[in-house]
Amino acid sequence: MNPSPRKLEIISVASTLFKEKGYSAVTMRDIAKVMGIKAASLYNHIKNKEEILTFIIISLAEEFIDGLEKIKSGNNDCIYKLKQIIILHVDISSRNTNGMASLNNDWMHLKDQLNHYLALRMEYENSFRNIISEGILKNEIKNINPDIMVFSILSTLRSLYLWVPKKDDMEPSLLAANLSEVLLKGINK
Amino acid sequence: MNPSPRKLEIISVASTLFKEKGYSAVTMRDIAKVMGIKAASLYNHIKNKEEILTFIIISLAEEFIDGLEKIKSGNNDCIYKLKQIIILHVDISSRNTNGMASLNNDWMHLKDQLNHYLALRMEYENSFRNIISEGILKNEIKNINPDIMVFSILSTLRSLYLWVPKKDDMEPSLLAANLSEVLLKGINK
DNA sequence: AACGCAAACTAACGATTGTTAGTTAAAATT
DNA sequence: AATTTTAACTAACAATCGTTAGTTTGCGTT
Repeated sequence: MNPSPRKLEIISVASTLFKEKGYSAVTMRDIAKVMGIKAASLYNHIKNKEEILTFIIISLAEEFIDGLEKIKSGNNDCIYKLKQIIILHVDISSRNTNGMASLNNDWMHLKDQLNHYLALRMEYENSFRNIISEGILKNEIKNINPDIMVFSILSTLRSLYLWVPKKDDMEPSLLAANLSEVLLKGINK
Repeated sequence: MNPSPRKLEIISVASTLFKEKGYSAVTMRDIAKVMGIKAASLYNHIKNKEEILTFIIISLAEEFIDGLEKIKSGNNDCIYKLKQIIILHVDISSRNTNGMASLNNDWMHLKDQLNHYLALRMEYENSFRNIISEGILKNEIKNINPDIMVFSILSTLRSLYLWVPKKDDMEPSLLAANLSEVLLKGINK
């Protein structure tokens, strides 16, 4: 039973508002007004407000997990894998600039699925760190604290949703290429 | 007329809660409960909820502006200036991990001071970009789209508040040094 | 001892919140 | 044509929101 088109429409509208003001500051009446209907009518399509947030966050989180799984399974060197991760983030973030705001900022308002989300996030970060650590062992990556490298790269990638809409003239592939250069080789000449 | 100790206490408690759940999800009763008093009593010390948020955000924003101003005025090369900016962020973020959450995520809930905040942010980002652009001209920095470099570095620095508390065993100066290495010269060996 | 004040309190306000119940009108299915 | 389903509606609910008014308490100063 996948979501009806109307339900997806509500989720899309909600995502936009959640990005603007955050989940807690957006009311069901706000969402309804943009949809052109009354707040009570939303409940013909969704269970409650929380379900909207859960759908946005969990589906994105799973998309990241699936993408990273494919990258890990490929038999490539670590630098190549990191470039693929960058492409993954640019791709998902470009297609979901609104939803990414909730994933980054509103996950703590999950209830039923909070632990599931936290588990997925930990799994993702661990896999990321493993790729870095393997790169250090194989002498592809500098021998610096891997946590700092994970944090640094991931912080940039997680902020893409804020930045992509301001540069919508830029090809995702070009953005990913430039980001790879900056993140992997630095800016110093 | 600077804030009384009790007022600063309220602001500190509020910052902690704002980081956990975001400004909109925190009620005056939440703040009061942690303070061990009733919500109405808060109003002996503060004008309203908005004033708390405004204080947190504007004082931090001005601290960044002041810090950057000093860095700009120094007669140093661009790479050195960037290293100083990294130190500035590590320093402020380490001393204000809670407040930085509001600065990053709750600025849109400002009212009176929203335009002031936006002006400060634009000023900061422009100065940052100018340093990068000057570095490109002087051949100290690679000739890549400066916006991408600003975005990449600033995203990492803006996320420090999330990461510093998890690594409170690490000296700020060591963290800044490692970050400089990663952000300026990359991770690729 | 009397006073002034800071900082807490109780009680309540109007507004807004997410949500439910019951109804209606149109569209889809039989 | 009759019936079921979908998706909107109005009305209202209990709960909670930020905030105000008026009161009480205890401490420092006169």
